Amino acid sequence: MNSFFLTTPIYYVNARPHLGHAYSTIVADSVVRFHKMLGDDTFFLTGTDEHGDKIVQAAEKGGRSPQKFVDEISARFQSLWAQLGIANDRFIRTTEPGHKRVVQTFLQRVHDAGDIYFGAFGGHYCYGCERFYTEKELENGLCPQHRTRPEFISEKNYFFRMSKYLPWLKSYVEEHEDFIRPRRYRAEALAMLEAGALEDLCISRPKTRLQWGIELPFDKDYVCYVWFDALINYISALGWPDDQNFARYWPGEHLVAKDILKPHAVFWPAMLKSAGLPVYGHLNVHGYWLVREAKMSKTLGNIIEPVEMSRRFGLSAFRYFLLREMRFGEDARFSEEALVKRINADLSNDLGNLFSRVLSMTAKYFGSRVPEPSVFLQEDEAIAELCLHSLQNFVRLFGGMRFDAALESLWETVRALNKYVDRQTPWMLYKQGDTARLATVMYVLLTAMRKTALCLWPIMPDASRQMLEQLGSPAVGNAPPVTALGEEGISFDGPSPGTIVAAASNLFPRIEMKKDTPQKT
RNA sequence: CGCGGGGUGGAGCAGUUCGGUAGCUCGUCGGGCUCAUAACCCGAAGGUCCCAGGUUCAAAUCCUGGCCCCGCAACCA
Repeated sequence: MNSFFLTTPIYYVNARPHLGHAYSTIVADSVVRFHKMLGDDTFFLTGTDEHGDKIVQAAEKGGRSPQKFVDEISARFQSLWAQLGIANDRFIRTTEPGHKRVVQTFLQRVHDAGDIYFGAFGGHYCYGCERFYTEKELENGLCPQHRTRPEFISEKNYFFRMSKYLPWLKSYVEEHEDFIRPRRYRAEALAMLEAGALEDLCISRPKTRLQWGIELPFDKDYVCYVWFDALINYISALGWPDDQNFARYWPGEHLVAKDILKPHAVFWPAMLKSAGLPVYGHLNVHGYWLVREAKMSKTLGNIIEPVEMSRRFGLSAFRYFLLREMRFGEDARFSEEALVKRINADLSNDLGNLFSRVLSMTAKYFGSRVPEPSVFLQEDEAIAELCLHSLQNFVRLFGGMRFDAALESLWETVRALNKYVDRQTPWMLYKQGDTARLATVMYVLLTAMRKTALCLWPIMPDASRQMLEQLGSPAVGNAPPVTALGEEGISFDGPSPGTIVAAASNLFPRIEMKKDTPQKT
């Protein structure tokens, strides 16, 4: 049995969750579910990143203690995932005592390896922003935010000897084609390493400036830099170094958005190497959802609330849209109009209507029992072959993070089934009393529909379960409906004749678009 | 010359690795069917594949130059 460990980023809790967080987590959930259907031993991790300057600031703004503040926001994330059908195995918070201990163990190990040194660091510090700026970032020597002159502060800090591992990392990335994927981000990462301009990483903050962090094990006057702390969650959640889960699931894969490529593609592998641990298997990087041609931002007022979307349009439909519409890795545009279009075209018209028409015919012609098929004609063989072929493609593409193409492949079958119905004209066969032929046609349809419903479970667990139930093979609880999806693409085996199926179906009701206000004449 | 990505019928995209009839979804128009969620099926119109050169029997695809758009630029998750 293969093990499969996947993580989302741990989300920084300085603000409420939005569509971007939802996308990352829904993709991860779907991928893990997919691996469950392949029979893998899976572990799915998500959580929240709760240390650092910004948290303290945000907490103060809300008139709360940092701890109270992070408790609130973290809880908000956890409740969001429950509402979006996310089945994570573990939710980690970087403020957990267990995580803190692991970070300290890790730091000590890197320190013992001689990869941490104490050095001076100077920079332009803006008190308004509470951060350092580099020469380049300043505009005419002024803070770009506050238009004030920053103060040059020099302080002593601890540095991680990251530069030592960069040549190794560069050749590792070069030798492992899909270590970072899709390709464009691999190129981006190589460019970062190419430059040779990456310096050692400052991993400490003096407590005089910041207390909200994990204390360095070798100097209690400093806390750990948030990224160094945060990245370690991926192994602290597995109980490294002692817990058997680490041996069982590491190395795993990470899923992140393109904005945090550098920490994951550069810092983290270097950290792992320094600590003497194997690097992760893959870094999967996705793009942004743009809303009205722009990045989501509070100032633009174009934040999309995932819960509202799933409540209005249905969780399954919402999840389907996110995976189908975005080409993994690229940016995509989000709009309600596009969402409604997808729901109506793909889910209502193609898939939902297929279920509706086939089940109602099965009710009318065979009393809602799966009929015993007769001889397959050439057109039946053709559709069976197409179905198996598209299922195989689905598995291949989905496994390679090509969700849009995987679903498109599946829809080739869905559309072909609608054509098949029109071409075979079951209603004519019924009138002509050709029961044997009619039975075969309906059997072919029900079989192909079941295969399709199975494939959809990772993306739309609820809808998939509903479809399977209507087809007379209800799934048990939250378990995947099959655990050997690959084998489903080998033979065109259907439900046993006699199985009772639903008499009607209305899986995805059409959504009527609001018409523009009609012009009064 | 900081780095990376992109510019394909009205809209959104695939195709570019390894040149060879320009494909898909939506939209529009015409037709068909009646099992179905005003759905489904068939057909049609619509493209200088950013521009200019070059290589080639042949270029959306390779090469050179240019224009435009987007993201990232080093203690910002």
